Amino acid sequence: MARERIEIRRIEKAAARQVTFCKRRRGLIKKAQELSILCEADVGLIIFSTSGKLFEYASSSMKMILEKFLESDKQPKLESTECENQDVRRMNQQIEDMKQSVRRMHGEDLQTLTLTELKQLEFKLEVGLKQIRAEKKEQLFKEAFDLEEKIAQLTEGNTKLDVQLNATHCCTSAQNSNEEETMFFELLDRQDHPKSSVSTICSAHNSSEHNESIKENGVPDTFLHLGLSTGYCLGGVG
Amino acid sequence: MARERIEIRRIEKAAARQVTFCKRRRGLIKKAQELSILCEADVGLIIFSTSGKLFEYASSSMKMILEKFLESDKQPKLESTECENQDVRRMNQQIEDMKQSVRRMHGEDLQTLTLTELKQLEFKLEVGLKQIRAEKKEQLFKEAFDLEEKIAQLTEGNTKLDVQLNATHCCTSAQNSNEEETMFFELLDRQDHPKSSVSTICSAHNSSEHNESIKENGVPDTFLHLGLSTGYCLGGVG
DNA sequence: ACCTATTTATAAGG
DNA sequence: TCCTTATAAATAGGT
Repeated sequence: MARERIEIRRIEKAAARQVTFCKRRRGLIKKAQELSILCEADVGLIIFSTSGKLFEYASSSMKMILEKFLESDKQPKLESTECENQDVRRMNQQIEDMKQSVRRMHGEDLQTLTLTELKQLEFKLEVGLKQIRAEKKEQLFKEAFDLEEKIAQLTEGNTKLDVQLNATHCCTSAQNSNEEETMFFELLDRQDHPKSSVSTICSAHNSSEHNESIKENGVPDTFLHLGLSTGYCLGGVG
Repeated sequence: MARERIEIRRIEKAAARQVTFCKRRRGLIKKAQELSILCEADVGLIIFSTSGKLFEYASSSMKMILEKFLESDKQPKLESTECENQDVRRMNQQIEDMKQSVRRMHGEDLQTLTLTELKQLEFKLEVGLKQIRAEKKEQLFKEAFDLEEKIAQLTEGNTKLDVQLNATHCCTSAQNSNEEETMFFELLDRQDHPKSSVSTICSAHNSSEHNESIKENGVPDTFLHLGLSTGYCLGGVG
């Protein structure tokens, strides 16, 4: 809803993502509040930013809402023993799942996939590859363009110096002109090291070794169950 | 936002209130989902209508979100051994790194990569793709081979039955041949079922599929345990 | 449920 | 984060 339509997919630029998060979070909370007032609904909203920061809205009290929510869940559940370890277990599971995904993208561990799954995987990789090649091409063009620009610049400078030289020393000796040439080539030479100039544009953010196996966020359904069979006592009973 | 501006206060007419509830509830859930996707936030939304009907949305799983919520509510429980916290931090970092790797393999988030890194990534994907295609081909061949075998088997059986039929009843009825066909298709059918195993490669925002993962009261497959030291004590008082 | 005139939300850019 | 502004979206009232 703004200057430009955007696709609903992860915003890649961190700064823009943060700005949007802030704006939309407020919008969402406002709308949650309006809904609760207009329609007498009881609304609870919990938002965690990527960094883990919590934002919440509750039309009544979060405690009450969660109680109601949990009550509406009558499933008898086993008592959870170590809830903290469960966190760790869940994360480990997530990591293992991600590793498998990455292994598969690297062509390993494929035997257990069905044909359909293989096709999906193939398609995904094709899409990814296409994107990567496009980005590569773009970067190459950019680099070439920058280099050409710099050469043009240097050539122009050289010409100017030539003119100056000719004007002032007018055929004094041949040595100067040699020096000029040397300077020129030195400059060109320096240009040839892309790392020092052009690529500084690419931030140093790339450190992580995507070398390793990895897997995508799979949201395994495996974790904790936390259940409560009998009653829940939320807060303040005592 | 419409034909007429309205004040944000309880809508008196029950019918109108219900209609608005329905519309705005959907809008709210949609926006919650957009926020979670655009900004990688984890969002949980619980809505109770006046009549007590439950609607919910969760970008990951309500269970996970409520757990996190209750955790963060817990008092500074830091002394839970620095080691453990470091473990968790390290695991979280690992998970984030892996997510980025996977995103890149899917062609996103490429701007920060250097040309060299892009090339490496491209090569990796090419290798993976080659493996995947080989596996696909193998499976196809295997499947085709199995099918041919089964067809041969059935044909043979059919022939035998034909002979028997001709020998015993000599032109009595055609029913048997129909049964044969049925058998044949059943076998083919069975071939079509995928293995039901893993994949998970692309399931990050799975909930987006069912746009509204709403639960009609009383059947959440959730569970929660929420055990809590301070504020909330879940679990039977009695 | 659909329509559409209006009001809101918000993307982009300081 | 806040402000502005052009535009995309949501939606109130009606059908």
